[in-house]
Amino acid sequence: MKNKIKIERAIHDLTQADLAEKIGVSRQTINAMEKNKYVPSTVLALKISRLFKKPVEEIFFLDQDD
Amino acid sequence: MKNKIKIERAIHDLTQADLAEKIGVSRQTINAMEKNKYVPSTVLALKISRLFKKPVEEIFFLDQDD
DNA sequence: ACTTAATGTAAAGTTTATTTTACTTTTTGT
DNA sequence: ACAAAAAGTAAAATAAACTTTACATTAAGT
Repeated sequence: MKNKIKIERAIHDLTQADLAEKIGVSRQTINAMEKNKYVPSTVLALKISRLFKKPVEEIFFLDQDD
Repeated sequence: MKNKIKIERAIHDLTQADLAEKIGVSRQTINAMEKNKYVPSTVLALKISRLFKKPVEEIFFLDQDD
């Protein structure tokens, strides 16, 4: 899976730490998500897409491995 | 988090086992998801919503605990 | 160039998702 | 009523998410 969190963060001018705090996870979790180190839970995907006011599918994408 | 997997399954006339096979998880995982025993990964949410041709947000919902 | 903020990374630990096996209960069809 | 299919459940095991701490690297501002 891939995602556009970094881009959305730039659009909204948020640091990783800002975003982490807003959705209630650690900064490293945001960093690891952006770097595709692991797949976030659906709760996180919903929170992030709600914050960025975009559908989940516009931020998170399945790829070949999935 | 809550979800409408059971309803979507009924609409598409799929058993838990059918759905499990289609998205590549065990039947118990589907059952547990329907029973809100745990939160699925975003990959599963995307696969399920793709299969049911509906946005993730129409199948999975944040609630108070989230 | 210097300082600070932001990002990247990593290891160890905890929690939670998911699997496997297996059994019970409920639903459905005849 | 009976048989078969589907759903519910549970325990043990494994994999993966997420946290915490801590440090290194990069970017940005003065």
